[in-house]
Amino acid sequence: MKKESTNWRSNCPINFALETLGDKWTLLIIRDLMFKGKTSFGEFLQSQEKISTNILSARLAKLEEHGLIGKSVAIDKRSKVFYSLTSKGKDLLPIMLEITAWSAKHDSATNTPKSFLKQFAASKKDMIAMMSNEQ
Amino acid sequence: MKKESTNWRSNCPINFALETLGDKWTLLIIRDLMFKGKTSFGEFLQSQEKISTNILSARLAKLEEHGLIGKSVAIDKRSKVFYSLTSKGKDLLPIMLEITAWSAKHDSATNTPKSFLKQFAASKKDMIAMMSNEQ
DNA sequence: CTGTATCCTTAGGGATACTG
DNA sequence: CAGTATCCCTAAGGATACAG
Repeated sequence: MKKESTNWRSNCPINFALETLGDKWTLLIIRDLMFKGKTSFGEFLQSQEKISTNILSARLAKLEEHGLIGKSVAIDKRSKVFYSLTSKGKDLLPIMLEITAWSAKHDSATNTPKSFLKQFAASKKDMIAMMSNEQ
Repeated sequence: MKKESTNWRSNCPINFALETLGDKWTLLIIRDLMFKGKTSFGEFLQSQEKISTNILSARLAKLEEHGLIGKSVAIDKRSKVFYSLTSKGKDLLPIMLEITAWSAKHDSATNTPKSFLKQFAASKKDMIAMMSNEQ
């Protein structure tokens, strides 16, 4: 409803991303959708970091408002709601992979499979090919 | 002094990065250091987003504590302090570039040069080569 | 110029009860 | 199951004065 596009602190692309993703919870929801196969409110609640229902609710609403996720209701199963990444949300994949690689390199406690780093270069090549195609 | 390493909410690499970078200001300081050539307290203060002195002070301390930036004092010039990225901080470059690319793609108001996206694929290739070398 | 200190306000977040 | 609604507390943040 209210759509003043100039609520931002600046036009910097880093700041733009921060306005949407710059908090302690949003990226964890993206992670759950992107890598953990989670799609429902209840599944998000069960993640290790223990988000509370009101915060989760607010983050999901904001993500939907920003067009990163979509919402759908299954009519067959009783009132089951499914969340999914939009293409805009899926476009966060390279960011998520880079973050994972950075953390794996600099945090010994991080439980990232060794195989990830090996496969990462290959993944990057795929991403480049993908981006080159749509350009 | 206090170094309990288990203050984290989880061992997830995404969460690890969030613990350090997951707020509205930290990445902007990284940006200023990485892309804007800023090195001093006063220069950070002048950025568009208008961080206040106490917050900037706290973020710089946290970044130094986490080993992302270093601090040095010039003895010739009177009490001028210079901040710089450590190698751990510089390793954030791929993340910063991906964030910039994502924002440029999804935010029309973002003032990212068109040339950036063209050069981005080339940059990615350089990064891959770099990472392959150290593996 | 580089911060600290202080005051005050707001936003974020935990816990939990409750509703369609 | 998927949220809303409350209560309450703490952290984050803005403004600004001031100190080394």
